[in-house]
Amino acid sequence: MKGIRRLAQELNISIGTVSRALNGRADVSDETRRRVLEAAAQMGYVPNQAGRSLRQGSTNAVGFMIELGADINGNSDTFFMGVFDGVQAVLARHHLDLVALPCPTDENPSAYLQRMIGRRLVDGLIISATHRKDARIDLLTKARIPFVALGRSMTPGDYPWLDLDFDGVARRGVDRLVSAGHTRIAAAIPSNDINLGFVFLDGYKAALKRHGLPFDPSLVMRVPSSELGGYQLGHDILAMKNRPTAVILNYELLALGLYRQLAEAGLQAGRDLAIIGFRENPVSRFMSPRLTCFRLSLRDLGMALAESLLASMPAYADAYPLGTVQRVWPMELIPGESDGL
Amino acid sequence: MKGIRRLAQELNISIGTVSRALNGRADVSDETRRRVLEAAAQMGYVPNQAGRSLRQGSTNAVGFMIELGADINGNSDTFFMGVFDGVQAVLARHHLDLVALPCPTDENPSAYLQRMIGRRLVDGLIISATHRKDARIDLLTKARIPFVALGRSMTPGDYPWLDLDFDGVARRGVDRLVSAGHTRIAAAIPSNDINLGFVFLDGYKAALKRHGLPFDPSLVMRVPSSELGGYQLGHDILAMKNRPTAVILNYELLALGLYRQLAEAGLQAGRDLAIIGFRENPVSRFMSPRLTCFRLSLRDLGMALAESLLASMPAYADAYPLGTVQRVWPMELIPGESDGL
DNA sequence: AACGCGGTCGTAAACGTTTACGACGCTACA
DNA sequence: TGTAGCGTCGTAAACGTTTACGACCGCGTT
Repeated sequence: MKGIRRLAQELNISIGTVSRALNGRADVSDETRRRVLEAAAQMGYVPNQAGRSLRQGSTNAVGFMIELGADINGNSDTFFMGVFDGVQAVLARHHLDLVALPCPTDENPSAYLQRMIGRRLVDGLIISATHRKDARIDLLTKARIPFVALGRSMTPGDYPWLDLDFDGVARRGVDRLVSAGHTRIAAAIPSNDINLGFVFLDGYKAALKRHGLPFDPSLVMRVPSSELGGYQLGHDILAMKNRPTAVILNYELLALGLYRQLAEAGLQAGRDLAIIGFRENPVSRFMSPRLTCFRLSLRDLGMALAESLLASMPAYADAYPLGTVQRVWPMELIPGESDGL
Repeated sequence: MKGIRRLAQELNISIGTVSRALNGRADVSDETRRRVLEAAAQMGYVPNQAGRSLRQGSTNAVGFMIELGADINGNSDTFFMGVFDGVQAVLARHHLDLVALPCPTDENPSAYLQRMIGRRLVDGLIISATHRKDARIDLLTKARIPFVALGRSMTPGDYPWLDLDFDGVARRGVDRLVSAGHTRIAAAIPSNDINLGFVFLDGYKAALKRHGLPFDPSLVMRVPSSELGGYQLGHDILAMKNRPTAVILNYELLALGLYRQLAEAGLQAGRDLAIIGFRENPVSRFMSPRLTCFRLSLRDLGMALAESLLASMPAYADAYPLGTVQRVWPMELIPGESDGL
């Protein structure tokens, strides 16, 4: 005898009553519920997830799909650890668990997602690293799986998303540099079709226009989102005949490679090239000179993601009357020395 | 009509035959199998995981438990992304999926693990950040869940584990520094009870003894495993009246904070303090001066982890006749400039 | 002709839950 | 006293698979 049956036998009551007691239903006496909970704790009973999933068609878990391979991410990985923590803080309120689903580098993200959907491993999904056109969004809407995207996209439809304020970051970066007298400001853009690059570029262009500065395509530097990409960025900048005097970045670890490239050339951030980095992180905090960059609370972002997801899950939506959230997440500028201000 | 039943109805055969055809059993004609597979692909049929789990008591998935909170990890997070990729490469051979299980910072790891075990979400587990005495090991052995630990531990029993060569890293670090004439060599040790610290310390002590150098407890610096810990380490070293001339690290991001502390004091790694870092990673590769540290292939490590796990899972053990693996993973020294050699 | 056997397939039970439904006892009220 | 209503509980079906078991057919052998 196993599972709930054993528990019921031990207490001399029916399995139905045990189940109701455990699930907090009303039609069970306080005394019985007390006995059941006590016995369950004492015997270390945990409901078999396969059984409940099969019966009620839900898994009590949500997934967070991440893509392996840093140059695809657009985010370093300390990033996800922080976000996970926030997501779980919200999920815990509903006894939901979080499973991270790492898509292998050699597998197509859509195919991977489809497999996971088929497995019915989770009731809802958070997807990240949204591409300009992202087939996963169509997949999820078609399969009617609740989801929220971390990163907006050009794929049409009114699905929920949260995105970092790439537009605002570019705008404020340009503002700050222009106010310091810079007129030739370069922008680093990811070399793949991740959507954030387009948003960032648009913000950059708009800011230039507002300041009456010309847009020079040669100042848009396409590099992979990685430390190596930053190194390459430095190389490219130094090789230009008409060098920019400043650069704004859109991936948090670019600054690291850029710093090294400058160091090898005997140059220094802030003095020889003004740099405005992207996200403040443990690494950036210990770079020298200190990087000017933008701060956000990963935990809060994670919580917001979870809340948006729950808002689109029928079983939890009433607790989160948010509608389908489409929100730009603000970031706070943290002045450093790398921009020479 | 849903699932396998719909498929069976469509083909005018019984659900039993459909199941057997899909699972590659022998007692089904080639013709029937062809028709089933074709129809399944055409109708986009994917078996319901809850159903199979319930029936056959297994989930066709393995878990990788990670702990959020960088100062607990003992590993930065680029670390796990790389390892995941290797793990999945092996798992894919058996149609097994990998789910990452992030333990929230505010939850006890053992309690979290117990919940996950109870959920029967996975058939096997990889646990990381093994502590000196790790209750999870007892939990898993008692529950008879196949697992492998990334990191050895002092918990008795002959469970499988893989561990980085902290002993060898300490030993070779000391060797190298002694050969350069250093006699006062400090060692950074994590401030929590993660087991790798003890292994590292033992290797450090043994190496000193072999070189006839005295062991000075004041040279054992306890700092959190984080960039900030490295910063604090630098502070502590600079504040000593009888400073060490060299230091060996045991966490990959310590060097970053240490570099910054030195820079603020107008000092430089390699010239004013010899530093031997731990794991080569994208960040270390772009530090200046270049960090002397140790290289390992995360992918290979992940593959070895997966193979050890499969070797301890009855259903797959015959394909991996390894016994219970207990293995130290070698690391290759990559010379840089930070040790002044 | 009787029999055995291998190949192929259908039947039905089982996995561990949840939950609709009905039964039962009790109180309160007409 | 009859009955309505409520609180509590047991019964059994259902979720979608897998698989043991047996049935059936066709063939070859004795």
